[in-house]
Parts: sequence; C-alpha cells; structure tokens
Amino acid sequence: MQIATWNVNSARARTERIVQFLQRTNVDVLAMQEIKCKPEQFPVGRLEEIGYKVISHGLNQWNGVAFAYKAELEPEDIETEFPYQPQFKEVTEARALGATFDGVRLWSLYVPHGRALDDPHMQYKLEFLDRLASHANDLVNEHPGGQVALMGDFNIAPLDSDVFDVAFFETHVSAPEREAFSAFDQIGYSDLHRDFVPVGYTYWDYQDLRFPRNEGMRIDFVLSSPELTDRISAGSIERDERKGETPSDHVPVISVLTD
DNA sequence: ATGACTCGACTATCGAGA
Repeated sequence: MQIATWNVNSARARTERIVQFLQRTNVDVLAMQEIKCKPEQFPVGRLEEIGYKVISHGLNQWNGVAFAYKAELEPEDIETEFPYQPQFKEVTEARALGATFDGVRLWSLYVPHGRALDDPHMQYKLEFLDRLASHANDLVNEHPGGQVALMGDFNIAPLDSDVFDVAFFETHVSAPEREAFSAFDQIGYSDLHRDFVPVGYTYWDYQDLRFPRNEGMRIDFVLSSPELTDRISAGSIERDERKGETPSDHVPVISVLTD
C-alpha cells in the first residue's frame, strides 16, 4: 500500500494538480490539508472520474482536511476530530480527519500555525500537539500492534537543517514547538521519511523566489506507530510538484508500505 | 528555468498563511 500526504492549499484551485498526482503515482490513499472548502464544494466528481473517492471535513474557507482513496477501499471509523482536540475561539476547527484503510488508522492533520511566539494561536498549537500525542499514545496502548499514521502539515521544523536559515524564523523552530514534536518520538512514533530522505524541504513560500533559491522548510511529516514503521519500504518527497503552473506551496510526501 | 505571493471571501481589499 502507498500512502501520501499533501497540503494542497485549496482543493478547488488545485484540482487538476491533484488528479495528475494521483494518476502519476497511483497512491492508494492521499491525505490532504488546507482544502479550503466545505464538503459540498470539494471537486469530488473529478476524482471519481479517475477512480478515487473522497472524505472531507471543512467548515469554511480556512483549514479543512480530506482523504482521497481508491474507490475499491472501504474506509472505516471516520472521525472529524480527535478526543480532547482543543478549540480556537470556541470552535473545533477542521484540522483533523481520521479513517481506517485496510486496518491502518490514518489521520490527516493540519496543525495550527502559531503565528507568533506570544500569540494565543501558539498556545493553541502546543495544546493541539499535546492532545494529539495523548491520543496517539492511547491508540497504541489500547490496541497493541496497532498501525497508526499521523500524516500532515505539522508546522514545525524539527532540525536546524530543516529550514534554510534558522535565524530567519521565530515560530516553527522554537524550543517549545520542537519539544511538542519530540513527544511523538517519546511514545514510540517515528518520522517515516527521515531515513530515506535525510535532507530536503516540503514547503517553499510563494514570495521572494524561495523555491528557485531553494529556501524552504521541512514541516510535513508522516509519524508512524512501531508496527507501521516495520512496514515502510520507501519514502519520498515529491519536490517536482512545486514546479510548473499554479503549484501548492507544499509538496506531497509518499510512503510505500509492504503488504 | 523552479523567477519576484496566493487563496477565498461581504467583488475589492483583506485575513491568513509560514
């Protein structure tokens, strides 16, 4: 099974990009973030034409998460939030979508940005990660041998080498954020791509020629439970997806799992 | 070239992104 994650920065603006990616890679499940639409606005018909179905969760033009999956798969136990997922301004935002495919529990996740170190959004981000780690820990404790993948835009660069200039950034590289990210390692989850692609970015800002200058950030990850980590046979960052007409500012990350 | 932001929204500036 091949799974992928991609912050598409609008499902509607990126429809043909998504279609071409699915046709080119033939992935079984694609977790998407920042779909920026409600389910009734998602271009479901276009994906059905190429043999994929869609589950999406979006409240408005912000955030939004989804799965595109091969039509023959049957997702189970769909959840549009995880237990104790924090709210922002009394709203549980569309930042998490869970579904089980062929016995593998997948979460499509769009971790809050944080905005600034002293912004309330940063506390929201840290709480979101803390409660996500709690849930991830519960999943493997309650189901020993459970295969779980936390897939998405974590909005954290864990290593200095994951950004083009660590001094340029305040958020995404701070100690509290990296500590929150390392909690997943402490409960046994692994970065599924680091061994295959030790160096490389997944995001380049649209501004200031960031992509031509290769000034990016590595902030999109697949964090896997031990039993799923045992199945990984290849991983890639699809850097070429940042090229061409109207790309997302993020590129897809693909994981190949043995059967 | 991979080239100087982009998206969707109260359609015209603006919040948000990172």
